[in-house]
Amino acid sequence: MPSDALKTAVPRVTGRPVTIDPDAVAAIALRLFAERGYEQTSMEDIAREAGIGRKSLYRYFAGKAELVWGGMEPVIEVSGRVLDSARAAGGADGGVLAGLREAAVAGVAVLPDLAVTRGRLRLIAEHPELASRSYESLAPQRERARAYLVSAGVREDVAGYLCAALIGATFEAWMQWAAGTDPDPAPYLVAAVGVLRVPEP
Amino acid sequence: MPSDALKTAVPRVTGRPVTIDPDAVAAIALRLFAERGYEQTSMEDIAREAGIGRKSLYRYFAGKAELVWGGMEPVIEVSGRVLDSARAAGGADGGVLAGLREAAVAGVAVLPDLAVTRGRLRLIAEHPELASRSYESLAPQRERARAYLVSAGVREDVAGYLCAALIGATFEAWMQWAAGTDPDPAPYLVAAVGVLRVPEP
DNA sequence: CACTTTATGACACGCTGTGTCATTATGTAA
DNA sequence: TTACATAATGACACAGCGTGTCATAAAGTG
Repeated sequence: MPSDALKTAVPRVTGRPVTIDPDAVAAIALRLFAERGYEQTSMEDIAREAGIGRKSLYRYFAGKAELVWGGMEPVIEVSGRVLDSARAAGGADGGVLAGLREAAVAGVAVLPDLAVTRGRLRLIAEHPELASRSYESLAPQRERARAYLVSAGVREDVAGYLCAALIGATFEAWMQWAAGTDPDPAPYLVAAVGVLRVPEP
Repeated sequence: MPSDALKTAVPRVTGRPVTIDPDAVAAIALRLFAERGYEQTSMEDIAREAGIGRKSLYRYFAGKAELVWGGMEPVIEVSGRVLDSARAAGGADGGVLAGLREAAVAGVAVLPDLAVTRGRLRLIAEHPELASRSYESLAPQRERARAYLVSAGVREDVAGYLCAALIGATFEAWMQWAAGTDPDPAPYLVAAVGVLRVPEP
């Protein structure tokens, strides 16, 4: 059963209650990654340190990368919801790019601890295997942005290019923020969206 | 020893000559992937079908994904060289975006067989594991584009956003071309670069 | 007390990617 | 012919990932 199904599950009234806290497990994993390195830390190491079984670990995380990328999911989720509501509202003020910019920045607010996020992103930056996963992890955002743009009248192929460029640029923005010490990622994201334009039809 | 070292090696005058043709091996791998599926084809299957040892296979290809992505290397290489020479020439006519556009299109010319490339890209599109690798595989192009932009006077952070967006958009262009039946990828690449802009400083 | 669900533990499996090692094949140059 | 250098094989081993099954225990509900 994927972790999504667990997270979005209706609160049960029957059965043994959940005892494993995925966030706590992920935090332990991040600590081990920082201490011993990502490749040098096996899934069994993490399970042992978290005091759970290896199978239980795979129950909440589809793979090793999920332990790192999972923490970014709220950002992606919120950012996507902003796009959806903007689509429902029938376009944003200041053009479609303003809508994309607003959505990208909106994701920042849901992060409980920016320091942890910075560590997460630095880990991603250091490991090509993790950085590559941005294409998969950000796929939902890409699709929602595409739907938003198409509904706003942007030609379909152009919408595809714009979304791909958007994802690439915003990911780079997060990377640049993580590499430095600035507290607020928002200016980076705004600047990233600034390299986009909607060509004349 | 990485395959790069083998490919760029000076022609030897001594020792046993090379008998394995990497291109032929990759072609066999692509055929097997098409027949049985990517995941369902093991490295041992490929080695057996190619009539070579598994170790020899790893000698020429760092991993399974390399068998698919390897064929795109000439495109990336040529595209990067165009950027380097444009940088040496001190900027291109029509602004930096024209330089990026020209470099992206230049890569198309070196492809010996567009039909094979289309098959390759479709395989990549179907498998997230392969599509994700675009971030790694196109990294050299990203870095060369960054150097080109910075030398052209673009602010460094903006250059980063532009390059990330460029890579994302051009990859999407290749994907869209591969999904259809148009013979020429160039218009797709031109349109992809069209969503970029260099913001005013 | 049933019933439901979580979690464990053990065991097995195929595959990737890495490594070592001895051995054979095939060329060039002295 | 001989010496040398390199390519390639085959065998064997290994850690790790991710998947799967199965029986069992724990901890709550009605």
